[in-house]
Amino acid sequence: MSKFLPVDEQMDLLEKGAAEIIRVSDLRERLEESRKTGRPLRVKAGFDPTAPDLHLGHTVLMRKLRHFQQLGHTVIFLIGDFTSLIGDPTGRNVTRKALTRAEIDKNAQTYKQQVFRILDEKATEVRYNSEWLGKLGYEDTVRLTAHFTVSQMLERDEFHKRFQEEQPISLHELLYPVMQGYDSVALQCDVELGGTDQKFNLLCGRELQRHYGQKPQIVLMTPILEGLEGVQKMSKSLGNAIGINEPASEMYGKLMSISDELMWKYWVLLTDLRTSEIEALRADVATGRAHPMEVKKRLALTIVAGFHGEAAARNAAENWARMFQQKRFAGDVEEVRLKLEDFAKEDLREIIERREHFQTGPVQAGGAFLPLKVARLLTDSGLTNSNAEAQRKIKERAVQINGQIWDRVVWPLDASQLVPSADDPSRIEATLRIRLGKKAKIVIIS
RNA sequence: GCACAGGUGGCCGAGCGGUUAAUGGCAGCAGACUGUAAAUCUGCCGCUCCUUGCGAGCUACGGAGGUUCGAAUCCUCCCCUGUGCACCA
Repeated sequence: MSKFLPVDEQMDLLEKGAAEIIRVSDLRERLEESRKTGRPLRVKAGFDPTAPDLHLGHTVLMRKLRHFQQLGHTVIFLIGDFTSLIGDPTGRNVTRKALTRAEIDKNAQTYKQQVFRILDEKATEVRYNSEWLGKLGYEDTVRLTAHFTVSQMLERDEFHKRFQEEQPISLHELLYPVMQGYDSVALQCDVELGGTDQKFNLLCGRELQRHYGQKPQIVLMTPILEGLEGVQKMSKSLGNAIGINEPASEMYGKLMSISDELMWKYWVLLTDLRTSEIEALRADVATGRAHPMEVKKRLALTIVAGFHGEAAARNAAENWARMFQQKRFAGDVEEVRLKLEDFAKEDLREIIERREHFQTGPVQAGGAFLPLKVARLLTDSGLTNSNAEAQRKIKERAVQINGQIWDRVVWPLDASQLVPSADDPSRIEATLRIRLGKKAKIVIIS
């Protein structure tokens, strides 16, 4: 009895959400072989330690790695510390600037921390490609590069385009695919994973392995995940990303904001639901038996739970429903503490000193309001970036204080709301719920 | 090194001596609409201040000077980017 699952079952999981596999038949074959011999496949994916902030787009690949891991194969998490001295030309129309050693180390560290939220750390082999690439001398490098021709390299889209457009291509950039390919040789990989944009690099591995008398690795490419707006690829710099370190409610809200159509791709690439189950859901929505929003809520819940746990995800879901569906305040809106004198309209020292006055008896109309500058309130609490912006929003009637639209410059704080602080009774404080559009804060002023 | 092109608000990109924080597009923010979103429509979209007014002031078109009543726009120098050339050219 093999320790591995039947090949059909393995394939079912591995093929889910894969954009392209070169080749499917080879993969089957090699899975058969591993099942017979009991030798797990060596599965590699390389990462440039350049982007320490991982988002869901990155996790597509990680999740696929985990699938291999779950099936009992060996996953090699390769940190391209050496290759990042060059910078991957993929998806770039300009030469990437090289990183310093210190930056690389720091990034690699952050990378690992985040990656092991998805991968099983104990079952992962972490390697650095400086281990072997750093040892290659000039002679080795020459021999290595001799396996490729210039026109092969220029076939590659990015290079081809840059060549056509008379954009510069640095010589060392041509080495990138070669080095990545050599990684596969050094690690004797059975499978390499990468995004579809990595196709060229991945295929170089096959080429080189042949030259070194190894069986060419199987290449499995994962699709590029579109970001929140559903058009461009998810990327932090485009501002359409969901970071894996984001708070639960943030994640949930962002997921709910994707289009109904994009939702299906997220289901496939970011959850463990079986393909058949996803198809069933899709059919239900198409026939009107399920509401797309409900299905999307389930998606958001599933994904958020994967990162923050079931309880936090449910909590985020409830808050989201309160906030957007009932247009009310969420339960755990961020609290901000501000100092009264920073934004009150006049010097309040004296008024504060007379606070006994406020605490006793009914407040007289007229004399018992503290005029607070609303614009400062918004900016200091972080709802707006500048007072000028805050003033505009006030005029646009976009600001709500304690649930009521407030379009005036000053908010009169009823002195009766200034009460002794719970933590420190010698201080007095007042609590305001301020809202600007989708964002809200609880502001405690004291 | 030489030649050419160019550096404008988050990005792209007009303007090329004079109503003006600077056309337009994208992004962003807010409002309406909706199951959230998208789409659409509307408004906003440098900063500060107040007596919140079609208010006042300040800062902006690579940098520094200069010419002018007045410059993003003209001149000088400098810095930066890109391409080409670098035997014949």
